[in-house]
Amino acid sequence: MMAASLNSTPENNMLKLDNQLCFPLYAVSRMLTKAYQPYLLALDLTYPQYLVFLLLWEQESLTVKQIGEKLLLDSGTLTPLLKRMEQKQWVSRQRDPHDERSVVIGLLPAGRALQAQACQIPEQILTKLHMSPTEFTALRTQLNQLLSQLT
Amino acid sequence: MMAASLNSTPENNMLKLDNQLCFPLYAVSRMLTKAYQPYLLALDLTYPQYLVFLLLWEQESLTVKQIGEKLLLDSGTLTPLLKRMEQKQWVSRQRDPHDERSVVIGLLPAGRALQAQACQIPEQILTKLHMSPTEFTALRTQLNQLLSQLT
DNA sequence: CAATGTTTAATTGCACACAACTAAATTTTT
DNA sequence: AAAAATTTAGTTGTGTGCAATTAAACATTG
Repeated sequence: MMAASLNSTPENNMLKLDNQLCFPLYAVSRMLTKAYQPYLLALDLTYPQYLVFLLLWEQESLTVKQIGEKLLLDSGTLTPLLKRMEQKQWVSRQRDPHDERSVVIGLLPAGRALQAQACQIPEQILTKLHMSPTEFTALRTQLNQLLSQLT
Repeated sequence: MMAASLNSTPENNMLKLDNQLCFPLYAVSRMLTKAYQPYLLALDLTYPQYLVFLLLWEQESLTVKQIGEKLLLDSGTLTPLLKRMEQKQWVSRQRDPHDERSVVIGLLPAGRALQAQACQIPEQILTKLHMSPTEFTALRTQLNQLLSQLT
């Protein structure tokens, strides 16, 4: 009886903002990006550019395609973003001689130098979140599971 | 000894993409928006426009400021978005006679009619997530807590 | 090896996000 | 009430995101 009434009216609870999962995800994502802002601004970085650096600091050289696969971004987003990073002399962009279709993004000295300044950012963000390491890991795990469902 | 070494090297684990909370949040948020895409496209809606409707379907009339407070968006985002929704005859935009600074957004019949078509979207998304109601609620609660920390 | 199909970036166009600024209306203070 | 401060949208400019298209390079197939 009650189960049937869950969707019996157009104005059912499912459409209330407070009952959505999508909204807090959307909002937390943007607010967390904003929390990074002051630290990234000091390095003249945007948030997606910071994510590209997280990859390049682990592996100095990646193709646009590899970056796109890891960050789930396509060339329409990455090409202009990487061109801006190239203008700032942070990365190099050159065709792979073995496969001219690919563009290899390489970390330049100025880009490598940013790592030393960025390495304290995660801890400072973590402080803002007021989360225990347990909560942090649990939430990350849940989100990663959800991510694998959605990709 | 070990504790000190956690940050002793620039190439520490904190800067690895896999250890970040920010990336899965950012990625899940975008992928979830993409999951809504086919349903929203059928209604000629974008995702943020859908969020505005979630509010207006609960309360037929809201000022730009009230919408901004609930969705955590400013007028730079909302003004053009709401103008597009006005062009489609979904909402009205008019100055509040009692306070000419405010612009009241009102739900028009065409906008109200969309609710009937949208009311099945949440369930269909929920199916895609493969989450139990318990997991769903727990994640939503955690995200809402995080959101309150970040605002 | 020529034709076809696939892969990879780049380009184009649209819609957010958001910082910074402007301008009008309202409120508060003097 | 006049001046100053605040509130509220709108505007401008930059940087994503992403769908759709294009073009070049490579791979596959007959």
